[in-house]
Amino acid sequence: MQKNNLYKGSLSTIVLSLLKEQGKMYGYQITREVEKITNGQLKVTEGALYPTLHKLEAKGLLSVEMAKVNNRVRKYYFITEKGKKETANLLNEMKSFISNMEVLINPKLA
Amino acid sequence: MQKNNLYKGSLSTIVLSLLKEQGKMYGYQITREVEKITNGQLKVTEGALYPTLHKLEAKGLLSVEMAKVNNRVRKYYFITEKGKKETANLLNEMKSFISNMEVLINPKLA
DNA sequence: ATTACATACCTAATTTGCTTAGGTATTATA
DNA sequence: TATAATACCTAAGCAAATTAGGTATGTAAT
Repeated sequence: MQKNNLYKGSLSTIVLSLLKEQGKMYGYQITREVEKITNGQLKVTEGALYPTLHKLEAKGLLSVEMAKVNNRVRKYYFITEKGKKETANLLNEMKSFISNMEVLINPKLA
Repeated sequence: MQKNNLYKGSLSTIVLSLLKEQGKMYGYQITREVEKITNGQLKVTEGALYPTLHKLEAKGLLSVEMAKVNNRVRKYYFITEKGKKETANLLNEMKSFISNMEVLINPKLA
């Protein structure tokens, strides 16, 4: 996703969070959207993204809908009911991670 | 470090940040301190910590000082000059990661 | 007309950072 | 005298990336 390996472990959370906000998205669109939102700072590589989408689908957290646009296939992903619960859990874990990291790196907050 | 795999990739940053604040620390002390600072939410496992300390030392970012306290050996680690620069870089990357994650998961900030 | 880039999907080998599960040894506590 | 705490360590395995490919269509540039 970057040279920076802090993002390791965060991809599922990013994907589910985006889908929660946007309803449905296809893989390529996710890569563009993340880059846009982070002002080009974070680039989700396809080699990381597609296996993650497949894994989330296999776990029953995402469902797929095929679409043909301009003679090209798109696979739209959206969150299932089961996925909604897991998304909430992952977002809570992310918030907890962020606050823990903030006290760890900022002595004033300790 | 936890069931949560968001922490993957953050251990070097945590260690260097603590050493920057506290001057010198030994491994076991780092595990206690992290647990204390995060109110027991984050437990750094020794299987993760010691190899990381050795790696940071091998990279020249940390130096070691042996001490014998109560007939037990302690290895105090402290940041080298080279390590100070890398610590600053890693802390900047962490801050950037946090702000990127915040806009990604919080639609209001986008 | 052809090259190059953008769109849109994919996989497989390798690397990396951690977990899990051990190990040694001393001191303090129940 | 057994257990927990202190204090160090390693090695096998797992999981999530990276790296480096692949296929195919549409669009813009030379």
